[in-house]
Amino acid sequence: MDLSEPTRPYHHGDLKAALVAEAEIILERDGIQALTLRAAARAAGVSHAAPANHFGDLTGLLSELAAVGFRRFSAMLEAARTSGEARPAGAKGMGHAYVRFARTYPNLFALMFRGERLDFGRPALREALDEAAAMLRSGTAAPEGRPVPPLQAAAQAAARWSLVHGFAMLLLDGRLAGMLASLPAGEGVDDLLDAVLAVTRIGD
Amino acid sequence: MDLSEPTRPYHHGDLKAALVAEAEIILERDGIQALTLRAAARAAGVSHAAPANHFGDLTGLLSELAAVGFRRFSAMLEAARTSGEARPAGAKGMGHAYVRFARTYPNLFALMFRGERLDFGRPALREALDEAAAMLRSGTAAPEGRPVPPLQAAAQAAARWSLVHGFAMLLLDGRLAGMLASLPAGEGVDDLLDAVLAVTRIGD
DNA sequence: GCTCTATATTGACAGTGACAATATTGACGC
DNA sequence: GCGTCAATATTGTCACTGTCAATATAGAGC
Repeated sequence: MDLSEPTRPYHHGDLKAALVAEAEIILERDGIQALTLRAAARAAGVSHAAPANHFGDLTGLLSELAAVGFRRFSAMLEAARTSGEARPAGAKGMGHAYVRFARTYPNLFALMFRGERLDFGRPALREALDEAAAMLRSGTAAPEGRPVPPLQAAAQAAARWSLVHGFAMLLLDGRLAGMLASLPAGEGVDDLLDAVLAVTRIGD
Repeated sequence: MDLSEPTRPYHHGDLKAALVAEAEIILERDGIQALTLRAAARAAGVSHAAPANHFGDLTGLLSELAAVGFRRFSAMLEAARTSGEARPAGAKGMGHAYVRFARTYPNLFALMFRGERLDFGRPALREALDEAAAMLRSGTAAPEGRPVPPLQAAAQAAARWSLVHGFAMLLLDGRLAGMLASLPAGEGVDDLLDAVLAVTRIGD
């Protein structure tokens, strides 16, 4: 009789996807410093060197994970842009979606915008990034009819992106905690963001 | 005769400052991942465990280095706020100083705003941070006379900080490269930032 | 069924943070 | 001058990591 564990097959079957999935769990639960090739391998139940076959090195794994993040990011922005039911549509709705993504997946968001650990040469990441960039552009498109000088158009787009991105980054890093505490009772992050978008005329 | 190197004293004398100085060199030259306790010790010519006496762990060293960064940051912002010679003073000048600091010390700036690696319980870091926060507040103070609702005041401050911080972050990560390339010949980062501050009425 | 190749394992190596044990030195009281 | 103590630095060690080489296994196509 065989008392040993039911032997898992030598080949996993879909190890790449499994590793990326485990990597995201580790990332959000334990932080970026705990996301190692060996930790992902352990979580997936394979040997420590198995991930190298699919990602090469740690940068490869992080890049694939970032690609997953950018695809999800695009989907959330797209949903915000088209359906303006609960939230206002357009640039304002996308701003809220941007910050909501960052708050929902804080560590993933940080990884996505930490270029030093990513390899943009990877096709999966490049494609996901291009898709997200197109999505962002669609939210900052210049209104038709009136031609706008290139500098003004670029400034409008850069301002919207910078404002929302900076808000998300400062919020995640706890830098806005004091400001939020000084708000009237009942007012929270969403209200502050609303007001921020209003004073900078981002919704126009 | 003694052919050996002139023996360095057993005690360094000012190892803490030397380690922080070497750490900054390593950080800006080789990146954050190359900044290790042992690398700093090697650069300072001491044993691998010597830094522990002054910083405890790696987080301690990074926090002290971040504190140095915040003090320098405050000084640059202060200079921009008071002397509006080459650059406009006030919020607009401070915005430019903010981005200039980030471009001058990109890796240090990234470290300063990566809270996960820092220990804000360290007095040096906390004090430097408080000083920088006060400096930033001075640039976003509400105009006197007319009382402003708390949400609007907070939004004004958060908007200015978010805008400039996001611009710096996206710029350092190369995310604005495409936008900058699309600018008319002769226009650069400073011009784009000027236009960004203008369209959001930050200079008001 | 045979071969080729993708996939996974084992084993090794250098580098790292952290800790314990030890050595050296300077400060301070006498 | 001298003795004691605390601060500072060294050596040695451990577990963990990324990466590589060598090897084992199994699936795909013929």
